[in-house]
Amino acid sequence: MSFSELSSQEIQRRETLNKLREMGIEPYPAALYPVTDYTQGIKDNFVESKQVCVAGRMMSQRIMGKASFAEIQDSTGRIQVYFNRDEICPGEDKTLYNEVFKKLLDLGDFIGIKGYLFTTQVGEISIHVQEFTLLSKSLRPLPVPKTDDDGKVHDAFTDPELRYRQRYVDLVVNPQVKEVFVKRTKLFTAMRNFFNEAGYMEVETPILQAIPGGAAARPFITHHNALDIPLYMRIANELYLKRLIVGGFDGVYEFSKNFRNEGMDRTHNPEFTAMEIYVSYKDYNWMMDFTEQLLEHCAIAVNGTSDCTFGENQISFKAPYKRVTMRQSIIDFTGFDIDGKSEEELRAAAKGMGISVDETMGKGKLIDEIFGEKCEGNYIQPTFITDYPKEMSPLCKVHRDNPELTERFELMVCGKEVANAYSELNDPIDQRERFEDQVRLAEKGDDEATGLIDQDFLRALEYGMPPTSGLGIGMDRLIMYLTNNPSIQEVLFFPQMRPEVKMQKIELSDNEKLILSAVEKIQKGLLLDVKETVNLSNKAWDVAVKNMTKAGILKVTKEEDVLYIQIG
RNA sequence: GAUCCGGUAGCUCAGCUGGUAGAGCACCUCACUUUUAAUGAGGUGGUCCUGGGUUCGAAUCCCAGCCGGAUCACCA
Repeated sequence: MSFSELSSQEIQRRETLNKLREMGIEPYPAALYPVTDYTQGIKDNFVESKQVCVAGRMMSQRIMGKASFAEIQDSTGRIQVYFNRDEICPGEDKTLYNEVFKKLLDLGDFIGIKGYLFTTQVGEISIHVQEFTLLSKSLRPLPVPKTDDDGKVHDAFTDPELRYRQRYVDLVVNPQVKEVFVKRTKLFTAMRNFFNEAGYMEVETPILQAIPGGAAARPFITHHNALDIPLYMRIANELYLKRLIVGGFDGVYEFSKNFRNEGMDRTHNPEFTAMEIYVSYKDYNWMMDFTEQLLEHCAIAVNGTSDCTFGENQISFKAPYKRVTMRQSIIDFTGFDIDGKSEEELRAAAKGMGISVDETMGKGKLIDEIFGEKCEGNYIQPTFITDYPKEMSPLCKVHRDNPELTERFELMVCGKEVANAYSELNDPIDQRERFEDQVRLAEKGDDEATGLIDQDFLRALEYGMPPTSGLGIGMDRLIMYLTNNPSIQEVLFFPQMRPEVKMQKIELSDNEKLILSAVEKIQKGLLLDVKETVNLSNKAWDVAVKNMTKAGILKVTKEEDVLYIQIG
C-alpha cells in the first residue's frame, strides 16, 4: 500500500508516529508494563488515594486547557483518568503535556497510567495521573460510539459486514459483543466441568479422515502429498469416539470442529462446533435424564438462571423436559396416526396435509417430512422427541419394543434441533447391513446417503462394543439460544466470509491508452480536438481523463478560457 | 438458487422530480485547571461500489456486474 492510498487521518497518525520517534519516545516499547489493577476492580473496591498502575486503550479525550480527562479501556471496562499539566510537567518544560499528551496521543493508542484514585466533583471514580507511558500507537482511527443523555447511541459500529470482517474492531468498541463470547467460553467450561465430574474423559480424534463418516453431508476434500491419498475434513467424530468405547473407556467426549461443504446462512457456517459424548452401559432414557441435567447446569453457569429469552420466547432450561414420541407428536398436531401405516398410506396422508412428496421417498423420509412441516416448529420449550423411524438413523439401535423404530431422541428448542442422541447400534452385522443400505441409496442418487463404508469401524464393532448411549449437541445453536442471538455469525469470532476483493487499477484502461497515445502524438493540444479524435462517449472521456490527471499522467490547463491537454 | 432492500467522508447517515457533494461525531488549528455526547470559534477531508448507456450535464435515470443484509428454498 502506498502512502497516497491512506486516508488523511492515517497519514496524520503516521506523521505523529515519526514525531514521537524524533522526540525520543518509542511508540512500540519492548519492556513489560507493571499493571497493578484493572478498571473493574478499581470501581468495585474503591480506596481514596490508592496508588494504581493501569494500562489500556485511550478511548476518549476531553482537553480543557491545563487540565484534561481521558478514558482508558482495559479488558474489564473503562475508567476516567485526570491529567493536570503542572503535575505531569512540574518544571518549565511543558512538552510532555502540551505536545505528547494533547497532540501526539490519538484515540485507540495503548497507554499506561500511574497515579492515585479520587472521585471528581460530579462523583466519578477517576485516576489522578502522575505518569503516563505510550505502550503502543494505533495507526487507524477506531470508530468510537457514544451514548448521549437519553441513552441513544451515536456513530455505532453496526455494519454486519465490517463487524464480522474486522471482529477485532467490533470487540474493542462494542462491549455487548465481547459479552457474547465470554458466555460462549463459560458454556464450554460448564459442560466440561459437568462431564469431568461425572468421570468422563475429554479426548481428541482425527479431523483429517480417510473416510468421512458419522453423518450425511458433503465433506471438504484435501490431499495428502506424502501418502498421495485424498483426505477429508471431518463431518462428524462419532465413529472415532465409538472406537474408544470399544477400547474400554466408560465415557468419552470431544468438542468437535466439524466441516460441511454446504450452504451458508444465518444458522449454518461451513465449520461449526458439535459436542459429542458416548457413555457405556447406558441407554437413551438415561441420556435424556443426563441431557436435561446438563443443560440446566449450563444455562445457570452462563446466565445465572435456567430461564432465558430468545426473541419473543421465554425458555426454561429447568429439568425435567417433556418427552413426546414422534408418533404422538404427529397425532397431536395432525390427528394422523402413523403406526402400522404402509408407505402408500403415509404418502397419501402427507399429500393431504399439503406437503410436497415424490415417489423416491420411503416411509422414514415421509414421516420426517410430516414431522418437520407440521410438528417441529411448535416445540418452544425444550422437548425430547423420541423413537424415530429406522431408515433415518443408520447408526442407532432398533427400538426394544418396535422393530420399525429406533431408540433415538432429538431435543427441540424454539422449534429447532439442539441435540440428538441414540442408544448406539452395537450389533456389527446389523450395522454392516445398514451401511450397505446407505450405499444402495447413494447409488440410487440420494445425496444424503453415505457412499463409503468404514470397514475399520465395523471391525471395531466386531470385537464388541458395550451397550452405549451417545449424545451430540450443536454448540453454536445452543449458545445462540443462551445469548439471544438469531444468527450464527454473532456467536462465532470469525464467521466464514467471501474473500475481500481489492480493486486495484494498476494498468491503464483501453480508453486511457487511447487518449494517451493521441496526446503523445501532439504533446500539447486543444482538449476538444483530442476528445473529437478519440471519439469516446462523454462519460468515458471524462472518467479516463480524470483518472489520468489525478495520476499525473496528463495535465489539463486553461488559457484564456480555452482548455488544453498535455503530457503531465 | 429466488425475491426484496442497501452500498455517499474514518463512523452513523441525509441528499426530492438530473444542475457546483452535505450534517453530526472523528481529525487539524486556537481558547479553556474537576469535565463527561465537555464547551466556543475556525478549518481539512469524497474513485458518491465498479463498468457501460441516456443527456449539454448523472450520486440521482437505464443496463450489466461486484459486495452486503433480510426473507424464502436447499442443507436430516
